[in-house]
Amino acid sequence: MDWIAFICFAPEDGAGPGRPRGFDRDAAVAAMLDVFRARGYEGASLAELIAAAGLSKSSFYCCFGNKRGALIAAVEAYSAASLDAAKALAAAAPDGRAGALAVIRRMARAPVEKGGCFAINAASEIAAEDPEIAAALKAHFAALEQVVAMALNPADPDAAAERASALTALGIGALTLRKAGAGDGAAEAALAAAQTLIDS
Amino acid sequence: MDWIAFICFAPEDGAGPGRPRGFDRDAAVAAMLDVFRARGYEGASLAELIAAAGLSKSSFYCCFGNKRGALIAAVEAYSAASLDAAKALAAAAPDGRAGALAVIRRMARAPVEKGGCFAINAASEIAAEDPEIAAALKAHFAALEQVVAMALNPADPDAAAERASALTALGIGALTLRKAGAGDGAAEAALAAAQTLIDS
DNA sequence: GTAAATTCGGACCGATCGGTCCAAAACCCG
DNA sequence: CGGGTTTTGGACCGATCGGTCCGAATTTAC
Repeated sequence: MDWIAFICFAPEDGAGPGRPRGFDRDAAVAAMLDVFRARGYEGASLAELIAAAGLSKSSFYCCFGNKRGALIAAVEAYSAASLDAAKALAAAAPDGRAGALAVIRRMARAPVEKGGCFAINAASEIAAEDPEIAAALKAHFAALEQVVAMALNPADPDAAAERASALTALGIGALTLRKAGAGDGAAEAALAAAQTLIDS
Repeated sequence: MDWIAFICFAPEDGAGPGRPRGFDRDAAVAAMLDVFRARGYEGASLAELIAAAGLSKSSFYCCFGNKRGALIAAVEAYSAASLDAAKALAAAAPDGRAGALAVIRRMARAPVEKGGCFAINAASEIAAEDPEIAAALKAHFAALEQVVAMALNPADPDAAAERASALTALGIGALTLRKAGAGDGAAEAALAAAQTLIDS
């Protein structure tokens, strides 16, 4: 099957002959990300995805190859946006400890009705069955821990790596408890514990 | 549709007229639980479920009504078994603090290749969209926190409720990080933090 | 204007989805 | 044995699944 090559073109966003695409790829990814986040990978149907993104089936397959391709694009977009937000949050805090707590708090308080944290959902649903997704998620959480560690100890972030891992785990757990329907008390208790760990 | 009532009978496991069922309901639920845990709710197909449970389609629908009914049975079975195991673990520990840590450690070290913790997976995938499942999971995690709190402070478990919530969140987060492919270091760091919180 | 290049809309595909239904099988009781 | 009662196997169902394909539309280059 070598003479049947890829037909669709998309890489260069600049000019060239041919009809220009009628949608913004980033916006489409963002819309599909919302669907994946709220309904899960298996739970999100092609029909939902392309309806939310506002593109036709042809454009979808031309741009992402298949459903999994769209998921990978969504994971990458989410990871980048989420890390940027975390860095901004840490930078805006009065000091490093407050910054670390703010990052964890934001994670723990992610809106449940929108699906919570997409990275957590993806890890829970598909990381065990898809090495490529798992690799992206592993990198995401490692980078997130790095942001926290850098906030805790800018001079020597490695020294704060363990605390950063624990804080990340606390944030993940707090959000999951909220998704499970536990009252906000459990999540707040986790955040209080995070403060304790930060001060230790 | 009132004259079309439920046809199948199943409640009484004792005797009575009619052909006896050729399978053990608890074993079937356990088998389907493994499928749900490893593949998720949407990802598990009827064919997989009944193949794993070794029952026919008729028996499945007779016994559980529909796919969601099987999921609910699986959640209940998992919750009961998991809580029993946690209580046994806490009781077998030399002291309460060690017992609490053992419970959290067991959660954090759940086998990823088998799907990790089914309660976490279910919370992540469907709790937000299914109030009945959410209620069961809420009760499950509340009971789990209760076990931990009781281990930490048998005389006044309510006084340890916040620490118990935080420890539970730590265990959930540690397992999720493992599912995301993070090295065991992150999970172990979370467990070390759990020890810190227990001693605080 | 025309040819080449690319995207878009939507019909179409086989497979699989969860679910229904019924006749045969297997049991209990008399 | 025979009538009543239940379960079981499997054929069958419409809907939906993810995915393919092609002609029309829209653009650039000449």
